[in-house]
Formats: sequence, structure tokens, C-alpha cells
Amino acid sequence: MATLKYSRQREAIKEFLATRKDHPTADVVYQNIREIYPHISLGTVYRNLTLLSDLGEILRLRLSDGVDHFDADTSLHYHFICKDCGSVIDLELDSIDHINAAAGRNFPGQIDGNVTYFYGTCKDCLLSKPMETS
Amino acid sequence: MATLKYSRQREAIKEFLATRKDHPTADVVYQNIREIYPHISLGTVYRNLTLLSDLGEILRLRLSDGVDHFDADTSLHYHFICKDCGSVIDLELDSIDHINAAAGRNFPGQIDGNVTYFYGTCKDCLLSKPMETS
DNA sequence: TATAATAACAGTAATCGTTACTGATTACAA
DNA sequence: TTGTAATCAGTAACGATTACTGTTATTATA
Repeated sequence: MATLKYSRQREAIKEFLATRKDHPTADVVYQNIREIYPHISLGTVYRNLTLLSDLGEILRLRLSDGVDHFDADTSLHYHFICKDCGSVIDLELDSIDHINAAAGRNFPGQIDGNVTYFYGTCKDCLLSKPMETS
Repeated sequence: MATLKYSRQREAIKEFLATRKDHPTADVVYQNIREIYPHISLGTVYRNLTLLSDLGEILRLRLSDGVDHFDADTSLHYHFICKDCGSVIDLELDSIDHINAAAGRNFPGQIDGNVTYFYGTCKDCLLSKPMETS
């Protein structure tokens, strides 16, 4: 039961996400899909983003800015968040899962994985304010 | 300007947090402080938690569960989140900041640090359901 | 010690991201 | 076709957090 039926809205959301590398929020997805399907509901966007991430077809990123970001790239990779402009950028970095063993050394529970992201200042923000006034 | 004035409510919040190692949420803080100051407002709790974390006297943890957790221990340490019961537990783990250099290898921006936490199943939850039925 | 300035308060309303509900529509199997 | 159930659009509800407002309390200074 609960057979998955085709929906052009869901397909459009998936396709849109695949074209973007900037990890858009639900609202950004909504605003863009609306240009193709002007009557799409924000609820539909949320429902399908949740459905797709439950299916493992997209990634839901819960960063520290309070809003969810979505990523069509489900392969193992890490993210950088600029603390000035808030942009989310992919990083080239090999798996750091070796830290799981170290973390579990004196821990009685079972460690399955870690959530890690990096923060700092992105290239563009470094250029736009090259020197600190402190 | 903006001189910090003493407030017994803020002091109580700080003291309460110092007694807890389970990283309570704002609402848990509120419920507990109410036993001492029955008329304290939830807004006051939020305001002071934000103030204290801005001052660096406590830590605000934004995990993936959508609610903020607070920690009186501001020393460098890492956290484990049980995906079954949601409890937040301190980990004994040396700094993993060496991953910052690896992350910055092919990255044009400036990496200041990382946010990392671990997830899995805590000891209590392992014991309460010892075998999977899959 | 008064007193004036203002930080902090309690109470409450507003905000914002997200989820749930409702009745209409659409995909798809029989 | 036609029945059914998944999906939809629209909207209301939700929960965590923040902002506002008029009152109270801390504290510097007279």
C-alpha cells in the first residue's frame, strides 16, 4: 500500500533541485516552481521535499540558521556555510568518519555517524570587505 | 551604554543550567525556574538564554531536532544525540579541528571552524530494545 | 538616603518555518 | 471506463522564538 503515484509537481521539484548547487530552501524552491506551475501550493512543496528526502532521493540539510536547505546531491560530501552571507557551498573533502571511532572510545552507546559542517567567510565576502577595522 | 544590571532571574537560569548535564531546552529551563520564581515569563527565559550565550557564558546548541538546547559547559567538547530518545550526551574527544585544514584544501574562502555532533543509540535505548526484528 | 535613568521584568501578541486538515483533482489498475 | 486512493491547492493550525508594552527593580549619582 501507499503506492507512489507520479506527480508533475514532484518531478518539477526534483528537476529544479538538480539544476542548483546552492542548496535552496523550501521557499526558494516554491518561488521557482511557481514560474512553471503558478498554482502550486507551498504545502505541496514541503510535502514533496519531505517525501523525496525520506526516499533518499534528496538531502535535507538542517544547518544552524533555522531553515531547512535541500540538496539533490546525495553522495557523501560536506558543506561550508558563510557566516556573512549565509550561502551554502559544497566542499571537496574525503570522509571524516574515522572520528566516529575516537568519539566512541569512552562512550557506552553506539555511534552510527556524525553531522559536520564548516563555517567561515566565503570568497566573495572576503573580497567585498578585505580588511577588518578592529 | 547598555550596562548589564543584575537580575535574580538571570542568575537562577545560570545556576540551574550549571546543575544540569543534559542540555535542556528553553522550555525545560522555564518549567524548572518556575518552581523558584512562579511568575517568571518564558520571554525572560529566552531573553536571558540569548544574552548569556551572546556573552559566552553558556552555549546554545542547534541540533537537528528543531529546538535549541543550552549548555553551561563552554569548554571545548562534543555531543552525542540519541536518535531514539533524543537525549544529548557529552563526549570525551580531543579536538578534531585538524579537519579544517583538509576541508580548506581546495576551497577559496576562509574556514574558521566546524560544527560537529555524533548520533546513534544511547546505552539506555540499546538496553531497552536489545534486538532488531528486521 | 533620595532620586532619576534605564535595564529587566511579566504578560501577551506577533512572527516564521513547517505541518496538518479538507474537499477537489488526477494517476492508474482492474 | 470506472473505482480507489494518492496528490493536489488552499488554508488553518502548530510550536519555537522574538518583539512589544507598560510596570518594576537595579544602580549610579546627587
